Amino acid sequence: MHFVSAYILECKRLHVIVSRRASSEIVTIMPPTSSPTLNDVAKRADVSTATVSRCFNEPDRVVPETRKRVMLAVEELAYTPNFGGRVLASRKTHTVGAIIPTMENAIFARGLQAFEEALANDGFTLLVASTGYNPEREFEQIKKLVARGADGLLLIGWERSKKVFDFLKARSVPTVIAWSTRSAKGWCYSGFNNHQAAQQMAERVIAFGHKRIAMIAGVTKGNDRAADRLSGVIDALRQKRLNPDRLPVVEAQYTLEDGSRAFRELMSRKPAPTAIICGNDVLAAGALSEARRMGLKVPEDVSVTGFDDIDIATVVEPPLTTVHVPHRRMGQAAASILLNRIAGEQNASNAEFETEIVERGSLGPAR
Amino acid sequence: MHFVSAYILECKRLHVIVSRRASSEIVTIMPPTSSPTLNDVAKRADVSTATVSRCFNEPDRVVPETRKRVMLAVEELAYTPNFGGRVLASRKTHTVGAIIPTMENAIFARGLQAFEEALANDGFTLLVASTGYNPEREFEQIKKLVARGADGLLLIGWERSKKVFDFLKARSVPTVIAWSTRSAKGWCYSGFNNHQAAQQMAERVIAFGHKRIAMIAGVTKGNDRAADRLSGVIDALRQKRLNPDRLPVVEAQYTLEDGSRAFRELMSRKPAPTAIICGNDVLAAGALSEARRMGLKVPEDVSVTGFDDIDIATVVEPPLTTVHVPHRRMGQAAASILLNRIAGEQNASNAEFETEIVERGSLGPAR
DNA sequence: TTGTATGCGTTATCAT
DNA sequence: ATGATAACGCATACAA
Repeated sequence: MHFVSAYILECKRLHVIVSRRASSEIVTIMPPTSSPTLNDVAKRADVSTATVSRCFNEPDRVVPETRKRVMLAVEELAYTPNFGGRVLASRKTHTVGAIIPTMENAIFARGLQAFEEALANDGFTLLVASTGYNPEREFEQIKKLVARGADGLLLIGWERSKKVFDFLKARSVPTVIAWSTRSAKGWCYSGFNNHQAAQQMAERVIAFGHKRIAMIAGVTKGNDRAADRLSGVIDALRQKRLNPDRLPVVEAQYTLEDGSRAFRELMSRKPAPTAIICGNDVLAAGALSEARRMGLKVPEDVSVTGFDDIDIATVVEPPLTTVHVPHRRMGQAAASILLNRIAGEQNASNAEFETEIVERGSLGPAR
Repeated sequence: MHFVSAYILECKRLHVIVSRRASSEIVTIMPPTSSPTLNDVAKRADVSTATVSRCFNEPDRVVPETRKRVMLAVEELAYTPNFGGRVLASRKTHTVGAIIPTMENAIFARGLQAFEEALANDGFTLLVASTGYNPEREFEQIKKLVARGADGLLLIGWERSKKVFDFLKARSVPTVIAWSTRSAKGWCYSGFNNHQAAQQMAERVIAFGHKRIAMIAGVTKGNDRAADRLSGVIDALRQKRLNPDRLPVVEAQYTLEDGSRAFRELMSRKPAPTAIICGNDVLAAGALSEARRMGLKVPEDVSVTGFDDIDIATVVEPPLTTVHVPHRRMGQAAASILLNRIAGEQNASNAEFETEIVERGSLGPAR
């Protein structure tokens, strides 16, 4: 992305201000406060720690008058229960963790939002960590969240080192796998069939009369969703008697920039493809903007399709023909499955959602 | 959890497949494992708990041979140090929390990513929580993260209830405020001047000859960034001798949809504005796509400007003329400021970044 | 180099 | 209805 860095350099040179004020001016007059504890509250309210604890956990079991006194002390001291102590004593965190490949694009945002809302409904907190599509880093984040006492985990996709699954199993961490229906015995999922969805999209493209088709896929290594979408396209070609060996494929990372680059590369081939199937909407959007830069009309000169149906799909020009994924329902289902698991449910219950193609205009007939 | 079952029922109706396999088929043969503890590892490796602990915290102080034995036991038991216990004993979490309004759009993504990377460099973990732009919910999330032992916090923007600041101060939680330079004594920030940036953008619009200008602002209540951007525009008008009272303003939430709706509303006025300044790129993108639907050319029929310079700005048609914000550097600076604070630095050090206007074509001369 | 013992803040059990 | 007290898992000062 030399465009970006060149730009940033320019900014830097031009005008950053870093100010530093004298400490005397700003320091809050206050001893290096350590957090107030149950004990502090108890003393101040003139009750036992047990009573204070009850005020938080079983408020009904303490008379209103005492409770009021306690809550006042809580306010005054800005007391917050120490999570560590709490977990240590109760063995429950009411927290689940989600580990996603990236927050840099919106692919996971909507599903995660729904996931969080559903969790919040049941009094659970969601903690999110990201991996940058790095498997090692995923394992680290998993360990971190588990160590932090996550009652359960949401992971994206199925493909990861056996080590990770072994760890999860050994620790019996309730886990739900999202964005994919590939799984194995004992692992729950809430997802959709990436292979099938991509296959359907490819069939649609073929139905439009395209023969010279290319694909901008996500990086397939270690990413079953990307791999399935690719293999789905290949299977469609095969079934329609097109030679899949002649499908040009460029694997691209997850930015618009990557999509643009891949598009340029594919279009430089002779003969150029008449349709480009993209592994996700971000790549497709990048492709579209590159098409514009190259002076190519979509879909007149070349068709482009997306996958995911995130916001960006509706706002590009032309709007993307893409695979709609019911992100919110998938996230909600993931939450209910996970919460059931956490509550001790032993049956593996899964949710598989149908996807469907949304035609918006970026796919047209072959010339 | 009737909520869950109701949901699954609804899914079913709609074409979701929910499978439930017999438990015998899937249950991992395993006692209801409770997590292994230091003690378990110690016994298995035939050392004391202190030694095991040291293997994690001061590996040099234990001979390689013992360490190897210990680590083996750790592997075999899939042991992970219990975070709660650890924090309780050491009073340090090496965790910071970030609380952002929403994950649903990319406005905060890039800055946060940089923030996380910088933290990771110093061995810190980032936990992210979101509020849905709800101030009450922000306070809850703050308390949650603090209770969880966050060593520090990143918050977006300045405007929030005094209660929250009091809490933060009472608990001396190191905090950095991002995306804004409005602050007060003792509070650090890493941000930019929203007012000034918006003012500059408005001046640019005026310089293009526009007189009938309108604005799609973010919701200003409780959101200083949105409010500052609005007041910046107003001040520009005033300075250029245009009557700010005749600036039509629609406040919109944060989705593309909201931007579209607001655009339609503004354009239905007689006479219609010739330029619409948007409070952020998402709203601007929504406006652009609505313009297309209404058959309006941008910038020939109406100019549209954005703010933030997130990815979407480059991919819409026409690409957005917008305010570039150095998100990554802002995130990095936020991290170093916060880490300094956590390390005990008492000086309030701030970072203020300049923004600049990127011309991409959505702003043109007035007709 | 390693082990022993104590305390961190909370919950939960048992008394009162 | 409330209080006293024993865990919970770990780090650490101190002892060996």
